[in-house]
Amino acid sequence: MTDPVGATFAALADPSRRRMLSLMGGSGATATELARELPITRQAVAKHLSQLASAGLVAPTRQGRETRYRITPEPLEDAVAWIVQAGGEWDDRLARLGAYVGGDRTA
Amino acid sequence: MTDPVGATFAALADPSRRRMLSLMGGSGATATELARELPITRQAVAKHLSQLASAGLVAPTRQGRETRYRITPEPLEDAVAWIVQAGGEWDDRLARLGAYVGGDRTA
DNA sequence: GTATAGTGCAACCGTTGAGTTGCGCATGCT
DNA sequence: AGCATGCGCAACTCAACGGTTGCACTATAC
Repeated sequence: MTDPVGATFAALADPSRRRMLSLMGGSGATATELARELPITRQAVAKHLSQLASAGLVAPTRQGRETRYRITPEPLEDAVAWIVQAGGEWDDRLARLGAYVGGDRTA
Repeated sequence: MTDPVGATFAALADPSRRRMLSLMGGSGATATELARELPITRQAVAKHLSQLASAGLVAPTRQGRETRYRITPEPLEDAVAWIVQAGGEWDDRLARLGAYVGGDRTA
């Protein structure tokens, strides 16, 4: 599983997945909960969740017969770090963000 | 072209395109210049450039027989804004970034 | 004028991705 | 025990993506 930043961006590219991330918030959510709020099947949601998990954006926690997914923020920070280091040199606002993130990642 | 944030993330998902963005830096680059540095054909580079342009990440400038592409930072800032507003509530580092970006975008 | 470097289609191929349906397994409730 | 709920796997369709080859067009250089 090389290219973690790419995996993060690919995961964020899909509207359903972004919606899911917004929906699960801090308390997390289950596949069927998300499927209730989205215009797609529970199985489709499950596949999206598995991709989000592969990208490390989300972590499952099984409790009883439920599997609750919660966000893992680290890859998101890495993604921001990449954008900042890629565009920070000639864009002031991004450059200022770089002071807070302080990463040295290159693709 | 609805879903601009999604288009940005999709554009950033490909390693070749990220590499191209890093390579063109502030002064920009042409298709053949980039093709010289990448293990793919010039036509492949051209297709990537056209996708980057569709996502608004890059703007072409024709001068003579050259077409020089330069980065447009606004979509990158929007992408960072989305990440921050999605994950800022329960992650401190992202939350601090939010103070600088200050966007209200939701997907 | 002729050659050449740079660009822009267009067609084609293999792979991946999003979504569906259908079925089976496990957990919890009564 | 029996039923319902939630999850997981597998097969399939359809469209989009990354990459290639081939050809035509334009502008500079000689």
